Amino acid sequence: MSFYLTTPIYYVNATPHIGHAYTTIAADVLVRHYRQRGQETFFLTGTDENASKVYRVAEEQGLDPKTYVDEIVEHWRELPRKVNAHADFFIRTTDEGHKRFVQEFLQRIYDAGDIYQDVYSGLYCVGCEEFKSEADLVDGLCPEHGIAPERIEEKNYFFRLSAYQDKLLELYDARPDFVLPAHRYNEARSFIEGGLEDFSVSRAGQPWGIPIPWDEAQVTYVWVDALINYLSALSYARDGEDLRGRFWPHAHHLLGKDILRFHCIYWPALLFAAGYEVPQQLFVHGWLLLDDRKISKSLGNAIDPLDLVDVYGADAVRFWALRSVSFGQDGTASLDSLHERYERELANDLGNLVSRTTAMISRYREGRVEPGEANEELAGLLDALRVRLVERFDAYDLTGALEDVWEIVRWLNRHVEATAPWQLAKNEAQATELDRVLYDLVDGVRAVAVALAPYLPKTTPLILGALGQPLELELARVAAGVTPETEGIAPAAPLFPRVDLPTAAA
RNA sequence: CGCGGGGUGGAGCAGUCAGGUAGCUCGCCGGGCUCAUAACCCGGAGGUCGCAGGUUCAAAUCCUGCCCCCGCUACCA
Repeated sequence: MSFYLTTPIYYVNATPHIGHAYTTIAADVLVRHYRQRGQETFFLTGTDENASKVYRVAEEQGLDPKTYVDEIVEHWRELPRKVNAHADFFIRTTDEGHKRFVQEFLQRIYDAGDIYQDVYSGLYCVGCEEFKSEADLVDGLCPEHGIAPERIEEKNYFFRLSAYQDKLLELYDARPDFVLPAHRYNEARSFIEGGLEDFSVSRAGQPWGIPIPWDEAQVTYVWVDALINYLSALSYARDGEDLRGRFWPHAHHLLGKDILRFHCIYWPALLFAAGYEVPQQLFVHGWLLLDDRKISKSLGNAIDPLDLVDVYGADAVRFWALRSVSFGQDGTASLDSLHERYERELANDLGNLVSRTTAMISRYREGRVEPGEANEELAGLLDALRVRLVERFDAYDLTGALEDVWEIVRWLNRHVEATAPWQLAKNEAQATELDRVLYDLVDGVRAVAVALAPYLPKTTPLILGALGQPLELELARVAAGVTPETEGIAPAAPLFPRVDLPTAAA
């Protein structure tokens, strides 16, 4: 079984912010988890570069559009790096491979008879890159961008979306988990039930974009071009290899709620028309909102949590983003909450657990532990955790999975108190008992480190290293009794050192 | 009839799909421990789960109606 995960491709002309990072982080965590399960994974992200606005801005700056996007795409390549996300391929819709594929894709739909020519007259907002109905406007202006849409009348090619209404409903009925969470499924389904209208897949008179193969005077509507990236990337990401056989249709698309309609309705319909299978699943997540965004705005020099990667590290930002707000729902978090999570949970709960564990082993046993009689309770907890993690990730419950792991972290801290190794160490008659407790701690912390590997890719190796354990991250190692006899465990350096609270005005 | 999200102890949330002792983190009060990054552990106070009906042996959870808050207005996942 293979697992292919995508983020939306980011609109290259925007500025990367915490929202983009949120999606990228979640995607990376998911992919790392499935890799732990031994599945073959492919993780795609990239940029959407064919919007007409790109051409305009480039022109304003006196640049050739390609030169312009080549320059700004670097900000976007930086985003995954910054949060330590490792995509297998970074697609740009200006890639030759993508262009070629889009043209083939459209030709297939055209040949199948689902694209026809018509004259379109409508109000087009260049900001949104889409036509607006009168009802969408507020005082004649685009509510999104506050600008007057332009009346455009042009010869366009239309996709027969209306012809796919029944087929889409069949799809939704047959696969109730096609779109998650359930309320998003309902939203998409009711939109389909409400009736679908054909939409234009081309734009006339624009020099920037992917030419319509049978009419080079027009370019592909940027949203259509963008959606196809999920499939096109597989065709050319690896030289001389077509990955479609391995990864399509095992695709899972991660997306924000604002682009639900394109992904949940247009995209499967386009795939039907072109003769492809539809993706396996779409997960629509909510917004990670900052409750101090107004303050930041008034200061004019907002600290973006992305900048805090430099202060707290990528792991802490990843942890905070997924722990603070239930993944799938909207929620607010603040910069203070990042500091709080870092200090309370990462430093105090986890970091300190590693410190006390290694310190005691070093002090009482010269850094040596070995397996003894099994701790049934710990074994039971870890077995349950391993099963639970699979359930949680299958349901995209990245927040719940983290809570499950944290229960073990807290259990281990309680275990230290309950067994009081410092007392056992005073009495030679309790040497065996002390050995068992110290082994359980190493074993438990090791298992926790493996379980946290998707979230804390930098910290996990540090923990395993401090415990003298190999960097083996298979999910099966979230289990008790796996740790072999180990020597040379020394007191670990703090994993999450204290950080001065940064100020928003800094 | 605009769309969507939400109202659970002081704060932030989970639990609602598959009804059955109201849970977590923080804060507050008190206690314990001393291995550890002044970290850790235990106990306590504090909630009629927005309101009103209904279904049920049983409702935060299902049904009906109502009230209130938030986003849709800079960027956008």
